[in-house]
Amino acid sequence: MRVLIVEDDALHRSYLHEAVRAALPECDDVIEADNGFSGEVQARKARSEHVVMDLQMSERNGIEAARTIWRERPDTKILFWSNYSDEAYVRGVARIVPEGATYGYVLKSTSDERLKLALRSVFIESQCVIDREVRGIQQKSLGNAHGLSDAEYEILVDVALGLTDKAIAQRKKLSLRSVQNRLQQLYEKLDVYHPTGQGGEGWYNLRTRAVAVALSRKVLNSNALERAERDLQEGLKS
Amino acid sequence: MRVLIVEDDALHRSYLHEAVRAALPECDDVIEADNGFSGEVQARKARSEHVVMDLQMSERNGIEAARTIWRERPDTKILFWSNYSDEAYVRGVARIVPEGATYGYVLKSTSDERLKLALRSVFIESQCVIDREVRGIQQKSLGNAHGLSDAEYEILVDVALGLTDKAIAQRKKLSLRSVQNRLQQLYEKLDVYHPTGQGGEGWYNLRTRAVAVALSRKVLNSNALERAERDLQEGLKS
DNA sequence: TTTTGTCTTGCGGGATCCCGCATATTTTGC
DNA sequence: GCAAAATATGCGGGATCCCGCAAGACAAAA
Repeated sequence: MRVLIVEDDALHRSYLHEAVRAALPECDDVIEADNGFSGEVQARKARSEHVVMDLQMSERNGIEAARTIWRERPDTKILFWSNYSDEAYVRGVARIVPEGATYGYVLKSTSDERLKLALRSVFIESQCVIDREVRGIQQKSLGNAHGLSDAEYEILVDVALGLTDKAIAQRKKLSLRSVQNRLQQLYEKLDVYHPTGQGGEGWYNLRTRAVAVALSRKVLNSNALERAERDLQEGLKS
Repeated sequence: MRVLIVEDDALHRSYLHEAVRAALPECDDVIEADNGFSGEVQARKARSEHVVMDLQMSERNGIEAARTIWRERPDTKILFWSNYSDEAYVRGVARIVPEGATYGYVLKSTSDERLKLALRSVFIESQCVIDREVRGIQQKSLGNAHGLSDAEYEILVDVALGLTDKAIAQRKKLSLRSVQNRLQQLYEKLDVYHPTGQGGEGWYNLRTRAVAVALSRKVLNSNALERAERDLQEGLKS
């Protein structure tokens, strides 16, 4: 049994290495990669079926790496290992998990025990393990109230990329007006309407304010934007 | 001699602790805080004159903490210790350093040696130490070309917060037209004008696109936005 | 079938944004 | 001290954005 660790922080990498050795005595080979790209290469070369993946790496982030790994071998078991539980990450991961794949999502702040448990559960038992806190985010984002629907989220991303209504309409194959409707929903859900009781109307440019709020609520993060940007440039070429 | 470590990642914290003990034998007391708030409290309580500070903590980020520490005791020596060298961080630090204060800025990826050297240089020799790479960013941002001037940067922040031209004009005590002029400069420097040779005009909403580009270039980051947002809310109350 | 609800699209208009052009005002270099 | 350059301001207009109103499409509930 072989395990691939993809993590750009040296300290965390060695800690993980340690944890893997301790939790999985049946594992006889641990390989490492310090960024998303080499992670993909290593996974391909070694045909790894077990991967521990950091999200948020500077070179190429974990979600993109995981996406290509899963595209090549959808039965790969991946344990995501992240600092934060931003809604953007949770959404990003959920979006790329293949049908029936087993994966886990644990935070770096969890105890040794939990990490080791997660390692065994995911890699040996083929069981999905999602950290309590992460689950919480998942619930909240889906759970109505202020949670964004997928449609709204997509619009949000396009807006955050800096596209005009017209451009979005074209990309999403909608009328201009529909796009604007979705924008209004978005504005309401994000509470963009003069939340600062103070002052008066017209203080905020709703469009940009929505992005700011989404960022501060961690519904979006720069990581997600990078991915979206790449997808956009990709799509423009065709 | 006492050293305060402010760092929210347990692994890095203990690594730092270790490094401090090794590099500074004359240091007889190391105290720790795992977020910006308790960092401020500890600093006040222990009257620390030597602080190692992580930027980018979830609770309250390092720049805010450093700002209040320096406000209370401007002669405190602070060594910043960060994962990345985003222009936003570099600018943020430069903005709050008091006249004649000694500080350092090293990346987490630097070697043991360099870290220890930096610790001694800053705390013992009272010498400023800025990582090579960080210097690079500093140069680039100041060195005209595509670098933003302070005025432009401020406008950028306000835009990113979601303010309207009118609101910005008021805050900055400028005419509406002047604000729009600065925006145009900003758009040019950020290359917002259909950088995607493809397609045609009118694909981008310049205002939002500028924010997206600034984020992807790390001229801005969510951390800087958080700070700005707080300042904004502060200013609105008065 | 009718009703109710959600979603899409069109029209219209007021506010805002982007920006060219022209005129002050300030800063800079010599 | 003066010319040159940068910056600030005003005016005007075309494009875009935000959104109320209303009509059609489609699906689930009654």
